[in-house]
Amino acid sequence: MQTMSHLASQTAVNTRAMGGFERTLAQASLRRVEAKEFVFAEGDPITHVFRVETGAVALYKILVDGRRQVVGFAYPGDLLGLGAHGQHVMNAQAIKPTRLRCLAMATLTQSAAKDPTFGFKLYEALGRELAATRDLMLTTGQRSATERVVSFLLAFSHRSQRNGQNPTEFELPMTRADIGDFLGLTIETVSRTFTKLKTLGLIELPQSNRVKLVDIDELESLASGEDQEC
Amino acid sequence: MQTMSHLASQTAVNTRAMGGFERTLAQASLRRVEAKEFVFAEGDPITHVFRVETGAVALYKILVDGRRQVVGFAYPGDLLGLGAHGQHVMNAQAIKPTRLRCLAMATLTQSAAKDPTFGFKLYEALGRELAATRDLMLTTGQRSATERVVSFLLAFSHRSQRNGQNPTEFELPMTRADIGDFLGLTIETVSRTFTKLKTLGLIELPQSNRVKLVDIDELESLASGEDQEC
DNA sequence: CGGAACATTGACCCATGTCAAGTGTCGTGG
DNA sequence: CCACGACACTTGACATGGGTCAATGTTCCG
Repeated sequence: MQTMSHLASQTAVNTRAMGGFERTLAQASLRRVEAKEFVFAEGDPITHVFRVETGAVALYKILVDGRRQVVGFAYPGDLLGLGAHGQHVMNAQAIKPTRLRCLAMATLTQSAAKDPTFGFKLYEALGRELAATRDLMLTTGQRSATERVVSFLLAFSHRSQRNGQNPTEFELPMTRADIGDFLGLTIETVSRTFTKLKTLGLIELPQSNRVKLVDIDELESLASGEDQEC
Repeated sequence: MQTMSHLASQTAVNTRAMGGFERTLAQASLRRVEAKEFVFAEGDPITHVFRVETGAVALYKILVDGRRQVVGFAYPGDLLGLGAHGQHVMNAQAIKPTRLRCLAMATLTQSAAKDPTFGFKLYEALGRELAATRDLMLTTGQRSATERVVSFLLAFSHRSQRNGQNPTEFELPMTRADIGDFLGLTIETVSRTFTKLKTLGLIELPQSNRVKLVDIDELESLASGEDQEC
C-alpha cells in the first residue's frame, strides 16, 4: 500500500530524511517543559518551531463550551508548530517532562529563501502530516469505539516498532481523557473498551497505562478496514 | 480570530495569492469530466496537479468494508492532488460536470527548484489545507448531528460570500450521502436534521438541494463553539 | 409512461454518553 | 510509617442520539 502514515503515527512532522535540517537543529537551543506545561497556546504569536527530543506533547483545540479535540501527539523526533502562520491555532501541552529543540521562525524562512529544495521539503513534511490527520478523520468519523481504540493501540505499536522499541508492550504517556478526546470518545468508553479487550484476552494491562498486546492478529482484524502500512 | 479556514471552506488548496502559479496554470491544458467521473483514484500514480475551473469534486477515502469518509469538496479555484507523493491516497470524483486545469508534476517540481519561494508557497498552501482538515476533525469528533449539519451549511454560506455569491441561498452540489460521509452521519440523519431545521424555521428547502438560510444568528448559535472566521 | 436515483419519514434498537459511586495509586505532611 | 487528599481509572445503572431497516415520496430522464 502507498499510505505513508498511520493513525497517530505522524501527527507531528518527523525530521528523518530532512537533510540540512538536522544540522541546523543540532545547534538550536534546548528547552525543558514539565508535564502539563504548555509549549505554546492558541493565539500565541508563532516565534519558533520545536522538535521533541524526549517526552511527549499533546496537540489540541478547544471549543468555547469546553469540549476538546486532541489532534495528535508529538513524540521524540516530531516537529511542532509547522503549518500555521502568524499565530498558533492550537495548544501544545506536554503530557510528561519533555525536552525540545527550539528553532526560530526567522531561521526557517531564511533557509527556505536560500535553499530552493528546503521549502519543498517542508511541503513534503506537511503532506505526511496531512495524510495522518486524514487517517485520523477516517477513524473518528467512521469507526466504532472498539475499532478506534484498537486502531490507536496498533498505531502506537507500529510507532514503537519503527523506533526500535518493543511493539507488543509499551507505556502510554497520555491519560484516558487524552485518548478519549483524540478518538472522539468519553473517558468511560475508553476505559470500558480497554476492559473488554482485556476480558477477551487480546491485551493485558499490568498497570493502567502499560499495555501488552497479546493477540495482534485478532486485534488487526478488529480494526477492520484499516489502511495498512506497507 | 486567527483561524484562516473554516469547516469545508478550504478542503482543497486555493490558488489566490500564489503568484507565478496563476501564470503557469493559465496555459495548462484543460480537461472536462462528467458528474461521477473520477479525476484520479487511490493508488493512481501522481502525474498532475489539477485546479478546478468550474464544477465540484468530492475527495474521499474508502475502508475495505465499504464505509466512506469524504475529506473535502473542491470548488472552482481549489487545487487537487497536492500533498501526496508517488501515488494518490484518495479518490477525487466529480459531483457535477467539471472543468479542470492540468499541471504536470514535473513542471511543479521544476518551478520549486528554480524559485526558492515557490516551495515555501506550496508549504503555506498545505498549511491552510491542514488547518481546514483539523477543523473538520473537531466537528466530526466533538459535535452533535445538528451542530455538524449547521456548521456545514454556514461554512458553505461563508464560501459563497467569499466568492461574491449569495450567502443566504445556494445550491448544494453534493448528495445527502456525500454530506453524511463528510460529517460522519447517515443519509437519514442528514435528512432528518434538514427537516428539523426547516420545521424550526431556520432554513427553507425550495428544492432538496437548494437551501435558504433564514435565521443566520440562530444558526450560528446552534453551531455552538464554532471557531469563528475573522 | 416507467424506472432509477435520490430524499423523506417512521418504528425500533443499540452503542455510547451521562451521572454516580467506588477503587486504586501516588505524593505530601504529620 | 500511616493518614490524607488529589487524581486517574473503573464499574454500574440508566437515558438517548443517531443508526438500521423498511416503506413511501419525489424528481428526472430515457
